[in-house]
Amino acid sequence: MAENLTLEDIGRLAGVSRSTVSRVINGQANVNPSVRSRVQEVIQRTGYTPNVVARSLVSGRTGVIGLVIPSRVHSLFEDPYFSRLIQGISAASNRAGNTLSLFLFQNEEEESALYPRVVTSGVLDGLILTATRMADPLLARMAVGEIPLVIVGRPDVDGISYVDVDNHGGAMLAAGHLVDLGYQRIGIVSAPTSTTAGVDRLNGFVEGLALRGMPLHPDLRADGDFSEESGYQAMRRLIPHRPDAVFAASDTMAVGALWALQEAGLRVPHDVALMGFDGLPASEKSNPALTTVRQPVTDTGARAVQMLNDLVTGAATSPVVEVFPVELVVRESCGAMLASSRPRTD
Amino acid sequence: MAENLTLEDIGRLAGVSRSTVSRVINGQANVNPSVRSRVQEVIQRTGYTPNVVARSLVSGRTGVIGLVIPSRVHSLFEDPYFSRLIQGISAASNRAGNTLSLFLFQNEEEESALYPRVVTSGVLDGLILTATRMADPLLARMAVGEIPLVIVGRPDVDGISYVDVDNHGGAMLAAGHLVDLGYQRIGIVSAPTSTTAGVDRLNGFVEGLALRGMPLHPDLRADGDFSEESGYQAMRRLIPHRPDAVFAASDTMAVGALWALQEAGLRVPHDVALMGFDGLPASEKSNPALTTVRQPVTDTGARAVQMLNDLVTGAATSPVVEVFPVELVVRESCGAMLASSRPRTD
DNA sequence: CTGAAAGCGCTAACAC
DNA sequence: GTGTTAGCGCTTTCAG
Repeated sequence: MAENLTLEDIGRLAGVSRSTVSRVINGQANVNPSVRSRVQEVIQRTGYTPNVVARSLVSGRTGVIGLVIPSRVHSLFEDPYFSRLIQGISAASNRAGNTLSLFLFQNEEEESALYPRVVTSGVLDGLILTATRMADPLLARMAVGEIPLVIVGRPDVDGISYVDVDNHGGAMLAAGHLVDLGYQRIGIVSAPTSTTAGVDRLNGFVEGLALRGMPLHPDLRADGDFSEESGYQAMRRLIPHRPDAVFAASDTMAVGALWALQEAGLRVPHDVALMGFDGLPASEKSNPALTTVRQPVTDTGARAVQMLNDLVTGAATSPVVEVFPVELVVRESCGAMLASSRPRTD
Repeated sequence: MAENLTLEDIGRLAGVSRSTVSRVINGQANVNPSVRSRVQEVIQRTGYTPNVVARSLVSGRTGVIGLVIPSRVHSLFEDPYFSRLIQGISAASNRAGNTLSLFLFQNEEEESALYPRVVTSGVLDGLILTATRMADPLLARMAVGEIPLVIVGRPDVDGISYVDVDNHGGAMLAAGHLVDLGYQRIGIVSAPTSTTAGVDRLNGFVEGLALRGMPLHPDLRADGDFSEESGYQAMRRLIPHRPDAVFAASDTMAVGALWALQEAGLRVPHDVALMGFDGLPASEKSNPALTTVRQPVTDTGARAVQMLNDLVTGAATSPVVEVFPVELVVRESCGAMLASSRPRTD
């Protein structure tokens, strides 16, 4: 189990040169079978593992990809969405043979102090950036760098590779579902318009409503920040305006909104219908179970890793974009399961 | 902003040798001030950053530390506790100039396939392991390796460095609080005894009760697995036995337990008192706000990073241990704020 | 104070 | 098929 063995050591032990050992390790063709197996035996016996650092120095690649989550998103990081995204990215990264480094920047200073070091140090083959803000300063900086970059979530500038889900279409779906169910006073707890996801979900929802001749009344829009607490507060602001259905732009906010409704003695879906977005486990376990729009979080993360590796190897070139479809998940919170009778028309 | 510059390039630009440039970069003494500033100017102007990989090859250190979270803890990962721990470790790691790599193992196969590569590849200076299980196979493997290792949470074997919080003492505090408040039928929603934290909190609680001549009745113990759902289920099992106070071994489980209580029409703290453990934000925002035992999650993570770096540099040697104190946080859920009258004696 | 030279462990021509 | 050689970009003796 001793470490610190080198190619040279293995060579000596197997009676061959270091090049031959290198060849068998890298599975190259031109090696005599008997020599190959002898070398493999020694490697096996000694537990030798190639020194990745030395290998990187010559190959110019490290196999390390960075996941950066910029500052001011700490409430976001507490959103289970992020846990799942990180899990998805981690799993894909493991599968692809990458090592994942995590860069959580707590504030602007840390961001500007650390970022250059991170990107120019040569340790990273590429970067995945998530939770981008509109006009993200980090993104501006990154775009000029020569390190391969993939964004999770649509960035607000062109020419960058990204993977996203169809937020716009999903929100339209939500609007359509609520209108089809006969609701009249439909509101939204929106996500911050400082994020593209927030913008896309809001616009999609408005468009979905408009398509059915039902403009969104300004009183029936309250903005949240993706946190449960903000969903609660936003719903409290909405309640006085007597919505009969509300679309929350994230499941986490929907859960907060549900509290507010319950606190006000309003039953879901009987008095007010409620929808979420994300399809997180929490939406299923809430009471009543939330109707929501499910997005493939894990797939998104996996695709980002794959896309990045393609960029790194040159299998793909600069801006490649993929948008995953989303899916309406009808559960109890909108009354779709109830008889066709509408609970309340106000 | 061009990259790929080498020490040699900078040397040429500044009219000195690469050794001299290396000296100024590493802040060594023997450099003529004028030469030093000339070199610094060139570095500034070109935006040169040393190639970390090359540097690592000679120094034998990479500055990368790994955080490994073993398999079967996915529900755990959804616990906000983990998000906070990761944030704490990340922040400390940034501060210390380390790069943090994340290893989330999804299952045993991934664990055994990836782990050897991770630890012997030479990329990691050291490892932080968290969410260890009793008789953790990963830990057994790690102990034999020569890579510096720090555990977050008490391991069930000796001779390993770790940082923990006083789970035992905290649970005793909880028991004492409940007894002092006059409760008679005190129960526990425990954490899995396959974890040392679960064991320590359970034992501490039992001991705290026993100390006051009040053994824990077997009917009043239900086991959870740290998830909200499990807290809910455990409490449902407890309710028929009519506890008048329940200590949940984590805030997340306490929130689940709260649902079960509410669903059963029991008021907290009027009908049943409820306590948590962790001091997560969720405990404060629940209704009623949870009395809990706060542990310094961020400090724990920071100390783990520092301890690991000490081990790596040799500033400390093998088993160093630190246990942080915890603190009782009295809020509304146990009725401590109410008049001295006891709500119900059954 | 500064430069030349060796070498970290590996890969990749290039010979034989 | 296999060994020899030359680096990858850096740090570090060792001379001067």
